[in-house]
Amino acid sequence: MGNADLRDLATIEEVPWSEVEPGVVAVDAHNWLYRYLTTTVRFTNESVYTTAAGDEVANLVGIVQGLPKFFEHDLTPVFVFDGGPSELKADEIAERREQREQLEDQLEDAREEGDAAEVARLDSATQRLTDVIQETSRELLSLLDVPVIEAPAEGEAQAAHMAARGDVEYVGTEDYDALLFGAPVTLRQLTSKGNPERMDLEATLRDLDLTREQLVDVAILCGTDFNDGVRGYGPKTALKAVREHGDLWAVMEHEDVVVENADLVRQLFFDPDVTSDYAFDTTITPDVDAARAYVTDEWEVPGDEVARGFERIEDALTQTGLDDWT
DNA sequence: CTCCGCCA
DNA sequence: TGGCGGAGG
Repeated sequence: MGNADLRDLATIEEVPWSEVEPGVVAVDAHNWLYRYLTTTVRFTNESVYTTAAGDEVANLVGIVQGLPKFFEHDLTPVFVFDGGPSELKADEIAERREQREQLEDQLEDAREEGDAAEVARLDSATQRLTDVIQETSRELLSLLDVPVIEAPAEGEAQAAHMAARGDVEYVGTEDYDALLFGAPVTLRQLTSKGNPERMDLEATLRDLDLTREQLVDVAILCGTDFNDGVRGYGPKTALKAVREHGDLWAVMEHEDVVVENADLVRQLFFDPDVTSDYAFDTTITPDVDAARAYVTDEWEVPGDEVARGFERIEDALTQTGLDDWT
């Protein structure tokens, strides 16, 4: 049930860094931070990221340790933060609220059943980053001169929109949704050890011989972050059904299948709340000293873990000269 | 093929 | 989160 099915459908290949650099990457901030939060919290001693006041600022550690990877490979990150639900019509707001409540309920069920994977999935779908995490992340990124964009709603959708317009080369996220949102190229594994993974929309559509509408319909049948899949429909069956009947509506009609809120879910992918009113400067001139002071002094995060990160940031930016191009 | 549970 | 084996359709 869910996103992993898209992995089987998408055309994904591991590529050397040299094939993607240089470039600008719209990073889904929520996804990225959330990932770092969970791994940092898991593998790092609590004392490292908990302040005397009790605030957990693992996000600062994550940012300092995660950013060098971008700079060392001539990738300029643009962090896209989620916005609140806005500019939605009243009935859409109601429907969204309903959907959100459904997600919360599912989350509760998953917790009771001890379904760890499901909890993690729903957790990231429902949980908003705390205010402290949002604010401190923005502040640190700002000190490091990393561009930040505020999405009207879903960060992932906004990032895909920016990529589709050609204002950035890539969307950076571990999720597969960006494909459905129309991002031409998504990069995964940007912060892990090995090579990145490149997920290509056009190649995917060509290889599957589908339109994007049909791809989204297939995904909806399998299940997405916004809807449960139809029982019995995995990637193969869903693909076959959409090929056979043309689109989701025809599948529902001919195969006696129901997708709740099908039109809303489809609309979330094709007409998401995004903006073209943004600007960013890819010339990155960080105030590393100020950033270091912010993390180690103001938030009193102990030095060793982050010191190396800052050194790498300094080295990468002075050696490769990210600011030589725009 | 899908789903589920188990394990790394 | 992802890969794998086994049950069941």
